Amino acid sequence: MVGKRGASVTGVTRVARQMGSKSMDAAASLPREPRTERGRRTQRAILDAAAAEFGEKGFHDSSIVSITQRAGVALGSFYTYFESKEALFKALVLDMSEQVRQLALPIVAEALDPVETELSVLTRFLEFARDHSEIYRIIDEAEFVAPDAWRAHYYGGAGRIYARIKAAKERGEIAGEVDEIHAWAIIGMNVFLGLRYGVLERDRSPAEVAAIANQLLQRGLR
Amino acid sequence: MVGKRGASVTGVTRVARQMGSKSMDAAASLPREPRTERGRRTQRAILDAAAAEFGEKGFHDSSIVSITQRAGVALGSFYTYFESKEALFKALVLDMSEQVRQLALPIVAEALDPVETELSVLTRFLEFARDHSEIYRIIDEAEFVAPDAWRAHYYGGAGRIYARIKAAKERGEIAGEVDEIHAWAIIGMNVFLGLRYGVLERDRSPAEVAAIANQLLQRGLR
Amino acid sequence: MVGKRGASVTGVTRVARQMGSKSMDAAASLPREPRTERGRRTQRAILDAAAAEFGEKGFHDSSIVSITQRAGVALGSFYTYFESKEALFKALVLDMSEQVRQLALPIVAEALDPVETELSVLTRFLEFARDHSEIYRIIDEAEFVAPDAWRAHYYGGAGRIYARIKAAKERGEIAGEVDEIHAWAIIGMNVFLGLRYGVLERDRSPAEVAAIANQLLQRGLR
Amino acid sequence: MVGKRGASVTGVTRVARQMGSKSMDAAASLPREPRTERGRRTQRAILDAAAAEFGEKGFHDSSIVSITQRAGVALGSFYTYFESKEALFKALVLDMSEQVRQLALPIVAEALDPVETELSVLTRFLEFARDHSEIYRIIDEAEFVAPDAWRAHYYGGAGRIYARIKAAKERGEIAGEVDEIHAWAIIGMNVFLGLRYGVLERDRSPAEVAAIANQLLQRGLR
DNA sequence: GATGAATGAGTCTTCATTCAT
DNA sequence: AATGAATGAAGACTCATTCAT
Repeated sequence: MVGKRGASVTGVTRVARQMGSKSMDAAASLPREPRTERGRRTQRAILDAAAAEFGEKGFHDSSIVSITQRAGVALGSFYTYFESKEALFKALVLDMSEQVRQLALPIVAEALDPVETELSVLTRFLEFARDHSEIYRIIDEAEFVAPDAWRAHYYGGAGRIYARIKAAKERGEIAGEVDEIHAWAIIGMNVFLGLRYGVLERDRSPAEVAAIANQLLQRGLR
Repeated sequence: MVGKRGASVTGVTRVARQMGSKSMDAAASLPREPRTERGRRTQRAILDAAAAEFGEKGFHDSSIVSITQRAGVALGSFYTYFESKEALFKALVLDMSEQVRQLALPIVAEALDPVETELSVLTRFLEFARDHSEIYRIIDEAEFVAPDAWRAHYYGGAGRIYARIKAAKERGEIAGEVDEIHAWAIIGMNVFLGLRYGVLERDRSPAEVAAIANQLLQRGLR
Repeated sequence: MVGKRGASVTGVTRVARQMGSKSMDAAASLPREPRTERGRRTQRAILDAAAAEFGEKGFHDSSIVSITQRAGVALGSFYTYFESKEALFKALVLDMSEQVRQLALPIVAEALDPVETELSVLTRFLEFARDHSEIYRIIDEAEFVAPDAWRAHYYGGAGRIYARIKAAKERGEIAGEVDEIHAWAIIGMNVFLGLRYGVLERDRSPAEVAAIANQLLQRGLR
Repeated sequence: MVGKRGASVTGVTRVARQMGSKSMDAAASLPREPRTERGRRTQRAILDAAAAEFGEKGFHDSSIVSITQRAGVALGSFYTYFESKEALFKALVLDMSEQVRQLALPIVAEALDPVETELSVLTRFLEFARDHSEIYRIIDEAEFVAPDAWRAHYYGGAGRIYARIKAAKERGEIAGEVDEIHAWAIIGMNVFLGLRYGVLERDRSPAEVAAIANQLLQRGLR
């Protein structure tokens, strides 16, 4: 799945390089840009294998040997492209965080009513969670393994939700007040619904889950 | 903080023994009952040290040596009271899960309006999160280290919320439909608010956060 | 040979602790004091095995596994008593440096004529080099592996020689001027003679080598 | 500095090839003769980079990648010109040993009084040590990394000193007996003075150091 | 000749767990 | 019960060397 969007890690690299002056560490932990096509394939294979391995076993029970075996490359090749196990994990989190961010873009572009927008975003997100449960595990575990990347992911997500509802408020589409706190409430809701109905048990469809949960945004419990 | 309620682990032990037949693992991982007063103090010291250590460093970066040093006991004593590092962690999670459960009890007993109830529960929970951030880290990390205990914690929490709102619905205090999905939405909201405003940054008071977030349950975004 | 003077590493430890405030590093790299008799034996066995191993293969070709195997202890035991391979090496150098220092003490105490003194010291030193050639290799390699310890060793040695000849000069036993440079010349002489005639080839007896070399101190080449 | 005498490695190669039958190792470790001008420049760049790297970090902390990066050539190019890391080091030692040997030639040609000769040689050597301290490190470390080359260097050096003083003795310029042991004493003196006053601290001028040290050859301590 | 990706043996180091005292 | 020494499996990481392009 990571492999499907071959350019993404490179993309992340580019983005990170632009903000590279902020911290040596961050810059140092970026994946090393392959210089040949073969190199690109190897790096890709490692990333895909790592996503699967981390998703299944978690960070600490995953091992570099095992990842490289999965990827069908030599152990040493890992270090041609990544500084360390942590750096790989972080690269993966940044990559996945970006994927999650992409989910909402087309929906937001449709410029619906704010409650409708959040409904669609949630639906899309639940589908994604169901199809990419390993991503869940990885981003969640980042809280402990790559706290910076984890914070960036959630602060970013909450920030975007907040921006959306604030804009709606300004357009007069929301009557009550609007606060960052609402955004964190919504992201928490989404994350737990994704976890429960997308990852742990899939006993309800994404559409149904989203519709029922969305009632809270529509009219509260009342 | 664990230490303050000296009986809790023992309590948990008792509870768990009752359901002990379910799994060898569960039974095997229970803390070993101390037989003397001195033993009780040692076990307590280890539990407290472990809560601090796990809270600070996370499961994998915590070590048994370091925990026993913090506790001021010999390394070998650890295995007198716990089967393994995992068993200790699990005992801690069960213990903490129980503490969190206790938070809501007095509030629920007051039998308020359902939205009011959730408001109070959330306020209480945010206060707790602010004062016991290490518990957050431990319960969260349990998703990867002690998945059973983690599931038990959240299924339990969502289940209790669901029970509350279902009862309110039956009492006619809620107009719309009521679903387990709502319960998971609410717990997710609570957890993320606790994390954001209790653990990561404490820039808003528990009461304020709870009040603003509760607007969603009261009337949605509208 | 290290083992013969069972107390020496402990002795070094004690000495180093007294100057311990100078550098965290130095303090951190000290051998960990064993708390039981068994521990003392284990540490001793490791030190002896290490002296042999380093002496034979040099620092980089020696491995911790191999040292612990030689010592008949488990790999992990190494880290109970030493911080790292480097720390072990350094401990050994300090230990040996001390041994070398001890060589001269009884001779100096005899208070002979200065040239006689240096003759005796050299003789004694050559005997020692012949019997402990591994010490040579270790101290010499310290120039690259533990430069601090190495410098301390040679500055100390040269300093003591200088002190001896200066005192002799003050007693009127030396006519010409006396300089630190003379001390470094003498120590260099001794070291190379030890290496050539004690370690590399033993085709001349210590007494003979010392006697002939000492002619230089007695009357120069003339 | 190595680069300044571009022909030297090639020169060494020639010399070594003549005695090549002695050992497969020696023959095998010779630098591979470049066939084009471009190749010559590449080999030169590697040698210069290696001298700097080995001088700074020592043999084991130097790496081929790093050396080739310094040299501005590709990693693979290294193996076009050298058999192995050890072979490169050895080539360097032979090269430097030859440089050191060259130092004395013009002085010896002047045919002075023997003590005068050694004074001049030492002065020249101290100047050289001060200006080429990395050479010191490399030759010294050869004791452990390329023992053959190291022995050749010092046996050669001692042999030449011995030849000089023996000849002087035969010319009647030295009264006392003359022995190989004297030669080793002198070379040890020189080496340690070079290390102390040329490499470690440069607090005395080469001329002063040589003059004071030379008193020993002139009249001993007396 | 030059390049740099790929390889994998080799090492240090950590740490949960056991057990003799 | 308490102690802490001993154990060794496991895993991250390095780097000299090879080889296809």
